[in-house]
Amino acid sequence: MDIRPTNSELEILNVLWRRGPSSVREVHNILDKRRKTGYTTVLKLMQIMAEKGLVTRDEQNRAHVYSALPAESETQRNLVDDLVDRVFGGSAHKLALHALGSKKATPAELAELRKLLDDLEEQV
Amino acid sequence: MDIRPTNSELEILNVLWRRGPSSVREVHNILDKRRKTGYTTVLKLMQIMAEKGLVTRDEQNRAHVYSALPAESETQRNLVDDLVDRVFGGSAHKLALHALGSKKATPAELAELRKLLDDLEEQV
DNA sequence: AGATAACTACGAAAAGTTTCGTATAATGCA
DNA sequence: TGCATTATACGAAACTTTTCGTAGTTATCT
Repeated sequence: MDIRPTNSELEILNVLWRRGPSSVREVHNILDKRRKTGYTTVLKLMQIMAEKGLVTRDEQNRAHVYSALPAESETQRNLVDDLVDRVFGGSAHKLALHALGSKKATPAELAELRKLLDDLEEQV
Repeated sequence: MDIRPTNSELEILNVLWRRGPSSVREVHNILDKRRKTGYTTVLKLMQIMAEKGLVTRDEQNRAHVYSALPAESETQRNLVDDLVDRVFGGSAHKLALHALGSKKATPAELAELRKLLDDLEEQV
């Protein structure tokens, strides 16, 4: 499946990824903190996402519960690939350099990265 | 400045970054190879970009010459930040992990990353 | 029960992006 | 000179994305 959510859809997916299955109200509460937004705006978006198959919806109770499809990593990969192609001329490691340079990582995160580097170098 | 070009604008900026100052005709020739597109479509986009301040325009000669205004690296940073926020919940190192995992890097690139890691760890 | 609050459904406006046709002016060349 | 080519300007259509109001339904509370 080719999953390329819009920006607004991504914001919602992000909440679902982090919180797990959630109602519109719960998602709205979170998004509204960052940026004032109408309840029915979020509702409508989530309805559209359900139509598109970006989320599933449990209609058991009155307040429906939405879940992100189990494709988080795939979606992320698509978006990373897009960015690499469009902005970094296909060079993934340039993106990695940028990502590290822009925000400071914790020692634990650096260690994790170092481990990945070790693995990658061994493979060769 | 807050620079968040649309996809079409990015394609044009990419050409300008690579070629340097160019006429609409030159940009169109390149874009048209990858994906058939009308000349006036590209013209209009570049006119809009000039209005927005994404490019400057030299009107000396009949065929105006456009130059990318935002630095490539600055734009890259903005877009990376966006992606980190919207898709990786603010965790830059997750993006880095993804970028490395998805496409294979050369040993030289891995070495470069390792060097950056060293620097970052020293700073702490 | 009756009022209030919370929910979904849905149409449609508003805003943003992309595409292109037409008008018009400047240039090149037979 | 006159015709074909190559430019820009610009309006507007075609799409996509985002926002929100309104209507109607279900639950909750006094």
